[in-house]
Amino acid sequence: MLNLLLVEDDIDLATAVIEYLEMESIQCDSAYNGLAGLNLIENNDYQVIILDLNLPKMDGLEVCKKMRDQGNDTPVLMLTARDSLDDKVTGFNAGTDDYLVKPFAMEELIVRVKALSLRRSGQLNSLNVGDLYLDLTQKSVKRGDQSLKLSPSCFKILEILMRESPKTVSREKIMQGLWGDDQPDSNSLKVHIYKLRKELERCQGSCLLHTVPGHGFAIRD
Amino acid sequence: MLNLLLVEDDIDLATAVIEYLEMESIQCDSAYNGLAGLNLIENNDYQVIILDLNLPKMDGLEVCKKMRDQGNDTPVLMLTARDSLDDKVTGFNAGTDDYLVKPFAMEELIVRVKALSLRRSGQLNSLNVGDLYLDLTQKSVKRGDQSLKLSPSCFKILEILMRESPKTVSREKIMQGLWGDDQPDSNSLKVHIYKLRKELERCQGSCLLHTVPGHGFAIRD
DNA sequence: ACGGTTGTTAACCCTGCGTTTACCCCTACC
DNA sequence: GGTAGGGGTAAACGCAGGGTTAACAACCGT
Repeated sequence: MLNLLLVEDDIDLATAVIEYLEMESIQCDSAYNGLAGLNLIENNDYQVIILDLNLPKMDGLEVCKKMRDQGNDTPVLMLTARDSLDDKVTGFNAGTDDYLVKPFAMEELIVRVKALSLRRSGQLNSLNVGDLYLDLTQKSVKRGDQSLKLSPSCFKILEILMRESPKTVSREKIMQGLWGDDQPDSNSLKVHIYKLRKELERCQGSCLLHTVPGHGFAIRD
Repeated sequence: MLNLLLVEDDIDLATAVIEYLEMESIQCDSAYNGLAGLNLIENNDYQVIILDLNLPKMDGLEVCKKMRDQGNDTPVLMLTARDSLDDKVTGFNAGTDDYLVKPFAMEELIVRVKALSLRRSGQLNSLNVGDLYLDLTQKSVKRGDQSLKLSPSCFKILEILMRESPKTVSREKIMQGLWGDDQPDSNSLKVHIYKLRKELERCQGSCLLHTVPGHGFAIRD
């Protein structure tokens, strides 16, 4: 059912993981260095890929980046011995979907792997409304096949609106999602909405982003 | 006030739950297998549905999935004997909104049921009278399939009237709902009613908005 | 250090909403 | 027939809310 790839150079760890995954009846290929892993990735279709960060030949980030550059959007779970936030950021930048710090509990790994596979197969990581597509893993947005360039805040706002679509979302809710509890006090939201709308309208078509006076905003046809 | 459905094959548990819910003055239908449950779901409008995971005829996940496929988005609380995270993940994928692991405390159940019903009232809620539909989540109003453009106040008034329909609502009550305690002193309400009525009549048909001299207003055929 | 990007703020415009005022109509009651 | 009151209609007007723009600060990678 679930078909995944594990790229890990620590043989003991690798065999332990494979064993455990098999108990959960998860089919599992494996490689012991980055290059071999990338090779397998290019020639197979996995539902989830587990990458160690430090690998011989080519490290995990490199592998991830390369496969993303090739248009492969299979969810990647990164294993890392180092705990620093620096790494996490770098990881997410390279297109990683989740990470796990060694040492970890096998149960934890299983849960995350399943979550990732669901995210992919379900539509949790790609929202769409009309001809608008938002990919949460790639952090990219497309209108038809034209891709939009959005700032992080605009992206976040769009994500919130699309998650709730076609509901109208109140200003308060959007602000809560954007800034949490300490919110800027001026019309920052207005400006972001304006920019978002402008970018949405750039590739002409229905505007999609509606304002419902007195209530909030909504994304719908 | 709260109207829910319990689908549970363990008769002892079911009666206990029903009894407890009734103490909380929660109206409760029940079924003892999945198929019967689904039938009730299709023919009634519940605010919350409690599903056991393991049911004769059709299991809880199946029931949930089927109703979702039919476009029913009533909140579902899943009861499960198994505690594994595996089930939880699967459950959420099928469209479950919450789960509870047996055995559970009745208080816990009540709390969750109430939370779910609240969540919904902020969710699907769409009122309708005749060919008039008001969507509380979208903040939109339709007559047939023509959509109406209403100012926030008119919308609010319509909402109040539709909630009480077909009862006649007094001026005082409407004003209370609109402005709370500090109300404008002139015939502002008259004007709003006028505008609301005009917009309702714009797409011809029965006016729906009736004035009951000396008493107030009402929405009905 | 620099340029580009992003987020925040302030200032401005303008539409349209809400309120008010005025006036009309109809009915009931004197 | 006159009058008062409840309700409907129309227009006037102030103002809030939303849209738009530009300036500036913070941040990032180079």
